[in-house]
Amino acid sequence: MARGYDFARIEQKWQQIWEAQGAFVVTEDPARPKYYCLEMYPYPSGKIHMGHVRNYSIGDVVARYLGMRGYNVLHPMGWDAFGFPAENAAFEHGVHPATWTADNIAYMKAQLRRMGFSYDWTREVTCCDPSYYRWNQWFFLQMLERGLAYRGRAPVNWCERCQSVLSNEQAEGGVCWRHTDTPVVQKELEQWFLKITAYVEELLADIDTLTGWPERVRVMQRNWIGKSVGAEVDFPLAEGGSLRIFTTRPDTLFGATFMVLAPEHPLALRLAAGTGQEAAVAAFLARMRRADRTARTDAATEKEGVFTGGYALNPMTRERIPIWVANFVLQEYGTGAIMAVPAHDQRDYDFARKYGLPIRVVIQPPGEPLTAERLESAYEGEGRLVNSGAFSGQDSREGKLSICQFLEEQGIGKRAVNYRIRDWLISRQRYWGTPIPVIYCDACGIVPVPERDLPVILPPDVEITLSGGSPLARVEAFVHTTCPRCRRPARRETDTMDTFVDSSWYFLRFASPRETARPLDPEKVRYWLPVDQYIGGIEHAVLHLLYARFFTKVCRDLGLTTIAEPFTNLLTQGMVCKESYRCPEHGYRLPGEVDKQGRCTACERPVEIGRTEKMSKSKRNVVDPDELLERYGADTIRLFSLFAAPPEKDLEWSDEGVQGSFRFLTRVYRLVEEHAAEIRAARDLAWGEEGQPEAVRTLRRLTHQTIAKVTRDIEDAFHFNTALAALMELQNVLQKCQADLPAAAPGATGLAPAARHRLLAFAEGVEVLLRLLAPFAPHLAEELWEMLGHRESIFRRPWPVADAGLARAETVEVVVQVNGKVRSRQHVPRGTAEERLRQLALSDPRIQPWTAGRSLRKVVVIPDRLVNIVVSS
RNA sequence: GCCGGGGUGGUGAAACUGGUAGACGCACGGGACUCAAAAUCCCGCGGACCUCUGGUCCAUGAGGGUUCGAUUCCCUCCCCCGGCACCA
Repeated sequence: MARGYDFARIEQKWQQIWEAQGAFVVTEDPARPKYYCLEMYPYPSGKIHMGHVRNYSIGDVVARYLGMRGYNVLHPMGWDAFGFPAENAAFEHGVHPATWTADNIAYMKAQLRRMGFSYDWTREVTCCDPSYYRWNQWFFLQMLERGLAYRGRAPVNWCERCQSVLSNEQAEGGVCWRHTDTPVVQKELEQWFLKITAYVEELLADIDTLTGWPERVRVMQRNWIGKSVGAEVDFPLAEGGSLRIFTTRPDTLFGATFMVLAPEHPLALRLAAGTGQEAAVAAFLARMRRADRTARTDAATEKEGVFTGGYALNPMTRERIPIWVANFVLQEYGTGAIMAVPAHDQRDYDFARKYGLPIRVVIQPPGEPLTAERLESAYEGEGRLVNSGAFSGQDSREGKLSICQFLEEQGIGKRAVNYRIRDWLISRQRYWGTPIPVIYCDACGIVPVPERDLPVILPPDVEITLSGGSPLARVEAFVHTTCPRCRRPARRETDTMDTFVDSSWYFLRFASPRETARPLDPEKVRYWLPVDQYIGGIEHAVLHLLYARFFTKVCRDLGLTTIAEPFTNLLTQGMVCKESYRCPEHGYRLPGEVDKQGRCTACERPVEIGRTEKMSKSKRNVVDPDELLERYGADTIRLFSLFAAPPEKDLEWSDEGVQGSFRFLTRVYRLVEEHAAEIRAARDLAWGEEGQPEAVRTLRRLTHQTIAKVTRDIEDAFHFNTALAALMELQNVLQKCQADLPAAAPGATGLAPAARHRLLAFAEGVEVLLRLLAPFAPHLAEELWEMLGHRESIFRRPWPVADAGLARAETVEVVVQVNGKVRSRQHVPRGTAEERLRQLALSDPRIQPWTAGRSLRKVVVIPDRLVNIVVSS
C-alpha cells in the first residue's frame, strides 16, 4: 500500500527511531522537575493481555504528556519473574522455570515494544536475576538483625494444590488466592515472618496523608489493619487465678453477665474438670476441631456453645458469672476470651437468648428507658451509664475513660489496642523464589548467611514435583554447607521467599537498577522518589501496596531513603470486560463459534449471552492483543482502550468500537496526507494585519478551546475519554474546512488575505491536533509531523498552550427561560450587561405568549448564560 | 450489618463552582458513489403528541424537599458493583 494509513510500517519505523535515539533513556537532571510514572510490572505469564494493554496505555499517556510539559520523566518497566506458574510449567512441560520465564519475558517485551510504550529499557529489572534477588536476601538479613524478621511456630494457611503456605492475604475468604476452588486448611509449622506489625501504627496513620489515593483503597487498607481500641481486663476465677479478656467497650463492664472462651483456649477443658461438665465440653471441643474452620468462623453460622462448669467474678460487681466455650470466639484475636454483655452486643445477646443467660442493661440511650425484659436486640450505641455503681450517670464515652483509669489504679486491667493484621509470613515451600539466606547449625543454631556470601544462588538442577514440600530440600549440594561461625557441617534453609517481597521495593530499584554495592543509590533515590503516579489494578489494593509501604518505611529506618511513603498518587484502573457466550451443550463458546442468530455453531442451540465480566480464559471472552496489533496497529488499540471509558471504571470491550478508533486515526492520516503540501507552504506565511474572516476566527477558537479542554481533562483526573472526544470534534471540523482551502498548492505569495488566513488557520488546527494526539497515538503523530516537514520529534515540541483571547467566544447563546423552561435563545456579544439582557429577554417576541396576561415576579440574569423570567401562573 | 462507588437513550458514555440533559463514539435507518460489494462521504437518530420550515408535553432508579432553576444539594427508600465482617 503506497498511500493510506500503513500503520504496520509507520509503527515499526518510529519504534526503531525511538530505540536508536534512546528517546526514553533518562538520567538525573537537577535543572528540570522530575516525574516518576510507574505502572505495576507484569508477571511474565507468557503473553500480555488486554488488562496490561490498558494499564500501560494509561501510563504511557501520562509519561509522554508530562515529557511534553517539560518534566524529566522516569518511566521504567521490569518483570515480576519469580512465582508458581514457572514451576507448574516445569512440571507439565519439563522446561526449566528459568528458561520458561526468560522465554516469556522475551516474547512479552517484544509485545510491549510493538505497543510503542515509552519505557527506559536500560533500567529493566528482572526479579529472578541474582543481581536483584541478592538484595531481597540483604533486606532479610538487615531485618533479621533488627528483630524485624523472626522465626516462629504458627498455625499457617496451607493450600493442598500449591503444597505451600499462604499469607493471610493470599488465603482471603478461606480459599487459595490462586486456586479459588481449593479450601485453605490449617497447619502448624516453623516459618519465617516479617514484623509488619512493628510499623502498624505508622502504616495506619499515614493512610491519612495519601490524599492522591482513591478513597476505597485507603478504606481497604484501614479495614485490613483493623485497629480496635479498648482495654484488657483480668476477671478473677472462682477457683483462683484469673482470665484475661479484651474489650472495646470497657464502659459496659458492669453488664458482663457471663464469659466465653474460644474452643482452642487453654482453660476451656481445665475449667470443666470435676464440674460434671467435663464430658460435654470435651465432646464440644472435639466437634469444633473437626469442623471446617472457615465455616465455623463464618458470621452466618449459628452460634453455639457449652457451659464449662467454671465461674469467674465480674471485677466490678463481684457477681459470680458462668464461663462458656463457644464457636464464635476466635483464639487468634485479642486474648481468645471475651466478657459477654448481652444488653449491648448483638452476638452476646443472641447467645444469651438461646441459652437463657441473664441480660443487664447498663447503657441508657436518650428517650424511652430500656429494660432487659423488653429488649429485642442489643443496644450498641452510646448513652448514659446505669446500674454501674459509682460510674452511673456518666456518658458512655466518659465512662470508657474513667473505668479504664479505675482498672489501672486497681491493677486489674489496662488500656489496650488490638489489630486484625498479622505479621507477614514469607516462607514458601517452593523452588522458584529467593532463597532465604539462613543456615541451621547444630552447634550455633540459626546463623544468618554473612553479607559477603550473598547472593545465595538458587541451584539450577532441581526436580520439580509440585508436592512433598520444598524442592530445594532435595538438592543435596544446596542443603549441605558449613556453618559460617564454627565451620562445622550445617544445613541451609530450603524455603524461599514470598514473591511479594520482590515487588515491595522494585520501584526503588528503578532509580539505580545497576547498583552493585547496595540495593539502591540513596542520591538517585532522593532525586526520583517518591513515585509521582502509580497505576495498576485494584486487586493489589491491600497485598502489594501495604507491603510496599512497609518496605519503604524500613528503608527509611535503614538510612537508605528519606521518604515515608512510596506512591504519591495512585490510579486503580478498572478491569477490561467482555460478554461471554455459553452453550447449554458445549459450555463457553468463542465469538466465532456463535452464528448471527446467536446459536452455537456445533449444535445450533441458542447460546446464553453472559453479562460482561473480566476477560478470562475460562469464560473464553479474551481478546488477544497480538491479533488486534496485526489488524489495526498499536495506536488504534491504545486509543480505544483510552476512549471507551474513564480509566478508573471497568471497560467493556467492543470490536466495533475498536473499528471506530481505527476510522478516526485513518481520517486524521488522510486529512494530513492530502494537505501536507499546503500546510508546509503555510509555514512561510504570516497572519498580517488584515482582519480575519468569521470562519477563520471560529476555527481558531475551536483549536484553542481544544487545547484548553484536552489539557484540563488530562490534568484534572486523566479523563482521556473526553480529551479524545474533543480531538475527534476538532478533526470533524477540520475535515469540513478542507473544502474552503485555496485550490492549488499555493506559493508563499499571491494568496488573497482571506485565503491566506483560511490556510493558516487550517494549518494551525492540524498541527495542534497532532500535538495533542501525540501522547495517545504516538506513532501516527510522529509520522504525520514528519510529513509536515518537521525535522525534530513531535515529543520535543512543548505541549501547546491555548491563547485565551482566541479561545474566547465573541458571541454567546443566552437561553431565555420562563419559569425555568427554555422558551427562546438569543445570540448576543459576550459580556452583554445584565440590564441589556433583561430587556432583550422581556422584549423577545417568542416569550410574549408565555408572559402575556401574567404578572412579572422576578427576572434572574446570569450573564453569558441565561435569563429566567418568573411570572405568576 | 458496616464502609466505598454507582444507577442517565438501543449501547459505551458526556454535562465547568446548581444554569440549554445526552458531547464524542458504537449500533441502527436513509441517501450518494459503485455493475455489485467493501471502503468512503452526506443526512437522521431519547419517548409521546400536535394545527409538523415549527411547536407542546414527558424523561437522568423511586418518592419527597430546598431553589427562579436540580443529573448536580438535602431527606427517605429501592437496586447494582466492590471491600470488610461472629475481630469482642
